[in-house]
Amino acid sequence: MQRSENFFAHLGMKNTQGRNHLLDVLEKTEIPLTAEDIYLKLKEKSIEINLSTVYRILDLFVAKGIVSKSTSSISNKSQFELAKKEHSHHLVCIQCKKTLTLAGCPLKCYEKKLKNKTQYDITGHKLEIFGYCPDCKFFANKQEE
Amino acid sequence: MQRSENFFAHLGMKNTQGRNHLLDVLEKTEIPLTAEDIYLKLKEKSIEINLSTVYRILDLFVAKGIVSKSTSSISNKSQFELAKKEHSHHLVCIQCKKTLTLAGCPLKCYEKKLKNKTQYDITGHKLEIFGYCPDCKFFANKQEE
DNA sequence: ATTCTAAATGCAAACTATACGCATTTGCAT
DNA sequence: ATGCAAATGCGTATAGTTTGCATTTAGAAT
Repeated sequence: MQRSENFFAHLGMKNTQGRNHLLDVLEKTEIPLTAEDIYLKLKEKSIEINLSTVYRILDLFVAKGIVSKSTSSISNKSQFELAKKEHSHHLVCIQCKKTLTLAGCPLKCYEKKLKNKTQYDITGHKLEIFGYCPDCKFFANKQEE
Repeated sequence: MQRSENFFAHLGMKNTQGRNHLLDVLEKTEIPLTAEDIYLKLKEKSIEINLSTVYRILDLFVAKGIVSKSTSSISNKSQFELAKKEHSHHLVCIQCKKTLTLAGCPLKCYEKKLKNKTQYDITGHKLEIFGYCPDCKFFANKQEE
């Protein structure tokens, strides 16, 4: 995948192979990925890149605002995804980890109200929703008995 | 602080000193605490307990549903708080880390809608809101220039 | 009250995700 | 083409958390 030649230059970053590869992976995924996810996806494509470098590139992308970082409460690992204008949230099955990306954000109005009430300058939020997916929920109910 | 004598027995757990101390701390706090927070609070009161034990007790409390665990995106540490019927969320200043507990949960209705739409059996969610508190926001704006 | 046993704890060490120091390589301006 | 700052690889350090094992403790049985 080839992005505009000066994409990185505009942000004051060198246009390196590693950064291009990472961005490719992040552009193709619908769900947030951990550093290791990305590392392994690249390895599958026979793209060798050091895990340290993956972390460093991700940190840089976050600093430049290209990527947003969050922490999954389930796995306790950091997750990364492209920072889109219209951010989204995820519904995660606590059994099989299947993840659904939800359309829209239920907190838009709430944040405005909160801003007025608290005088905080609200810059963002993190929301994760948990549950059992249709495939797992029948089995999960059985186990509780 | 003395809770009902058979509080732990009812849940099939031994009534140990450590568990009582941990529960005391969790009952007194308004904000979620990390394992180390709890360990240090106890140390201040000259209550010596091993950090491993703190972790083990917290894991047990979570398994028994007494306590809920979450992961702060800011600090990358696990946080624990009593699992109350009426859960709450927190507004955290990304500069000074001052934390406000918010009344009510803005997701009640949303979760019902989601349940119908996705067929997931929704069991919970995690929400953190970030921003600059009144004290930090003036300074934060200055820095961006 | 004393004894006994499974469960809880302390301690040290392992483990996992992530960060870092330093030598080497690469991108890019000259 | 050349040189230099920035990026990367590699090994190692660190922080948070977990685990194995010996010792202690809670509470049941006597």
